[in-house]
Amino acid sequence: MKEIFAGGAPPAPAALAAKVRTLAPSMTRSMQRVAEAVAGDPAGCAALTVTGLAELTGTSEATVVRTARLLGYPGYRDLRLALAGLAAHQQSGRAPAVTADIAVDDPIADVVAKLAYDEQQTLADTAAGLDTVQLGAAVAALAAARRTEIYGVAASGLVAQDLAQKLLRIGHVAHAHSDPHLAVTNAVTLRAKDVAIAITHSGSTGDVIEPLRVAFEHGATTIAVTGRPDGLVSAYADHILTTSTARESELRPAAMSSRTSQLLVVDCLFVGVAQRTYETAAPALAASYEALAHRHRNG
Amino acid sequence: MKEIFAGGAPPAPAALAAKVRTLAPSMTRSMQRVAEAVAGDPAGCAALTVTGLAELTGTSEATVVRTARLLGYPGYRDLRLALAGLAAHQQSGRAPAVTADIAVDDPIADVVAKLAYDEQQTLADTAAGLDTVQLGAAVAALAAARRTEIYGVAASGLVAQDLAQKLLRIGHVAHAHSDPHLAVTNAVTLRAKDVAIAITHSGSTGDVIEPLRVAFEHGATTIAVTGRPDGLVSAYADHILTTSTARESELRPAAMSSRTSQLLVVDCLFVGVAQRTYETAAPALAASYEALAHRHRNG
DNA sequence: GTCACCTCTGGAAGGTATTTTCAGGCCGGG
DNA sequence: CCCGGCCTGAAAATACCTTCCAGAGGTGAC
Repeated sequence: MKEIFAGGAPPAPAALAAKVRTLAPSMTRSMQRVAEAVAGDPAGCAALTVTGLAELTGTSEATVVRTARLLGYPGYRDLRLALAGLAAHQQSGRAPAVTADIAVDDPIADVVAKLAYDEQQTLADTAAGLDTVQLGAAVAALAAARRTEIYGVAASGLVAQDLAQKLLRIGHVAHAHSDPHLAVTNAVTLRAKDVAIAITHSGSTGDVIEPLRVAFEHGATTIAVTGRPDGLVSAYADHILTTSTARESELRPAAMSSRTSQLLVVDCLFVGVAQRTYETAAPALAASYEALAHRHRNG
Repeated sequence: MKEIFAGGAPPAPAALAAKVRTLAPSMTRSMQRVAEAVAGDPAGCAALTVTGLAELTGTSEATVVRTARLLGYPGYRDLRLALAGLAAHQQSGRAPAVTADIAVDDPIADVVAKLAYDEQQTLADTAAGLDTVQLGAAVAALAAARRTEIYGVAASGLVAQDLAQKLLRIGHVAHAHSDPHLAVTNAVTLRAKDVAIAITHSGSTGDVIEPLRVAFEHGATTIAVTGRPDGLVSAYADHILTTSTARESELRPAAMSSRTSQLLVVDCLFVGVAQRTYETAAPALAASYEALAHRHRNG
């Protein structure tokens, strides 16, 4: 019995097609049919059992196993695993054109992929563009603050609320305002040692700038979270945190990516404050979980 | 030779780690050990037989098979194939860069990097784990809806508001409710052709389940956006959209990544509806920009 | 505290897939 | 025409996967 060893190489990576071509001359006719099928449709063959592949190629199980051996695998089982890997690999190769804008007739799966990709991109941009010195200063101010007021309207208003919710959970006195009148009324009461945060993508939202200006003039420490650091809001901000500005399109309003960006900044502020006030933050967070437990029903 | 083709959803793509995290809470201890091993070292596990994996995890073959089933595969054999594919996949896209948890003494720059990475991961997991058929059905229901009511409390409440805001901007009648009493009162008024959406990470938030149940019983089409598709909320949902569940830590509450995940899902719903109602959505969106222009000051 | 019930779990039986064995057939050479 | 070697596939043997079942462990009710 002659054993043909296909080189001392380990099983085989993704270069299966090449290996098939190299070894084809040393194969018998039946084995060539099997090898051909395998190289031609890895994904399809990975779904077949040894019997199935034998039938497909008009050969026998024994031949399939022999072919697998010749290709360098211990048996068909391992060839099949490699085939599955190869299939996954070359599927990942054909990357969908996620860079394109979302079109009206895009299938829903593409919409998901494109949105996810864009938001990931926004996060990366934001992280890269965030000034850690400014962020550190903002965190320090927040951690030392007696109370914190956060101003934002529309989409930014939700970000403001998000931050307020989280700060409250670690025992930090914070409140979000969406009503411009109440916001100004509130800003008047601020003093030194208080912090005011304005969140506005455009940097020119009057309803948010106004309360920040008032807070600034009353001596509070002011922070602006904005996509336009050159905007009007910056005039009244001690610390400016820049969010990224992604391109928008008809079907994807700017609010979408600015929100993602703002939330990351706000999360950073939160975690930074939690770090600095860990002694009180950790128990407060635990207590808030505890307090809400009974509001969840167990099935 | 028996070939069994399951008519339902396709087994599962490369979103295995996400699926493990999503389903982990509904798993038994032994199954969790298996799932953990599988998610932690796909390549290694792909090389093991049922018996091998059972020994490695200190469980039995039966448990391994049960876990494979729970993850959506017909049996261990298919899980193993998927694992091989996943291994090949993540080898090509090298650098898994497992981020450490955020520590109390992490410098602020690390906090930014880790948070950004985690949220990106959450987005990828969510996109991979989202059932596009369910999503499509939900979009269709929304697009045809007379009006839409969205229920969510705390962090999920903000997501609910975000969706409502956006739908309103394209001329879709939508409203978000955070007050449980008002939500139930509101749900009572729903009929067929109306849509109710419940957003809850835990899937067991009574204050949100209750209005959805009422809406469901009054004949409205109901949608659940939840991280626990096996939760109580699903009992009253016509369509279930699963958000991803990321590990949380002391300094990084679950609310953070669940929010990111929920927002992506909600964005997909929005864009889907905008596509389907493009004729009215596009002008409405343009008009909303127009209407807000004067609220921005030019410097 | 005890009991009943339900769920989880692993051992072992049962089935399927893979591997090995082996005998028959094809083909070229004598 | 006969012989010998090699290829080939059927079937046995084995390994692997799946299913079934009974015991263990925990939980809630009384």
